[in-house]
Amino acid sequence: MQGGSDYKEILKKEGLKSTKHRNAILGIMEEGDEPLTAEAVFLKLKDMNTSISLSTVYRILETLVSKGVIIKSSVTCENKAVFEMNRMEHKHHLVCTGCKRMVSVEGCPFEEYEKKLKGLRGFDITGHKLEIYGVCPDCKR
Amino acid sequence: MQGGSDYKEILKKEGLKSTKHRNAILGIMEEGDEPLTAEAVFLKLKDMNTSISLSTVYRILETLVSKGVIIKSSVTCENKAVFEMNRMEHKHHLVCTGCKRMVSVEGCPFEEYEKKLKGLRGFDITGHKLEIYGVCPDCKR
DNA sequence: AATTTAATTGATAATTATTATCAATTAAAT
DNA sequence: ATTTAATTGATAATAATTATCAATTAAATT
Ligand SMILES: [Mn+2]
Ligand SMILES: [Mn+2]
Ligand SMILES: [Zn+2]
Ligand SMILES: [Zn+2]
Repeated sequence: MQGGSDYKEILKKEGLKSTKHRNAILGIMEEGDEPLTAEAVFLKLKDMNTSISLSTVYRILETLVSKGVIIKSSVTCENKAVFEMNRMEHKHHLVCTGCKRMVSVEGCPFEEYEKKLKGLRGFDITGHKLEIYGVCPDCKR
Repeated sequence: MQGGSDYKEILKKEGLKSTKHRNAILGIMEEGDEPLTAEAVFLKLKDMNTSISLSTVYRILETLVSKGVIIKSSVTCENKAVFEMNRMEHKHHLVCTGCKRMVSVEGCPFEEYEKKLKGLRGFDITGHKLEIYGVCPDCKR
């Protein structure tokens, strides 16, 4: 983590103090392409010899979610939330039913349908989430 | 709950004993059109003056899920699972972001896309789940 | 109908992810 | 350097779900 506070601008823009931990977490989130659990982030920090409390990891992630910098999501049948950098692109998730690994996929087949849904059952539609399930190459042996 | 054991056949087919509680729970699931939490099922049983332990409700629901009689699902941002009768139809859920009420919608806009996904990133695609978010009529005030 | 046996149940403890609390620390403004 | 409010760590609390185990009961057998 040479550099130390590469995210000072982002944090300042959101009215958050620039701290070692926030910068480290943003670094981890930025480089990773797979969504991570809070615990996974915690363990990565440990590997980097960064001492931090798990509750602080949760707190920082939740703070960044509330600012829209990070996206929180969860998969059916899993009881932990995952976090990833908000790259401002509409995306969905492909989940391995074996190891629960989750990868992001671009694209959405849903645009026309969502228009058809306008007013479905009196709801105002505001968004959607698509999870695609499968078996990853590793789990196929 | 006149009748008492209307689901004896289903239960026998699955190798499960026909008990008052299992029949009562299947009755609740059959008549309801909205997915229910374990606790909601528990409370409905209380209303019917049926004494049961919450852990038994969880156990029975989970047993019926393992037999494919009931479907368990959960919504992102909610931390409780919901259960509904498996009516063997491909469906999705429409969730109110206000009150978290969940209604089922038929239809799927996803068929062509799923074919395109065959082999996506080396995964074997086995299924998908679509959640549609919106604001229900009640929550619109 | 009585007996046997394995499944089911209730009560409760344990688990797990997440959130709340609060005193101590620290970033940033002055 | 001082002040002040935000952040942090350690820990307790919460909430949904799961595990445990003795007591009960459905169904098979006699
Ligand atoms: Mn989409
Ligand atoms: Mn579908
Ligand atoms: Zn896998
Ligand atoms: Zn609503």
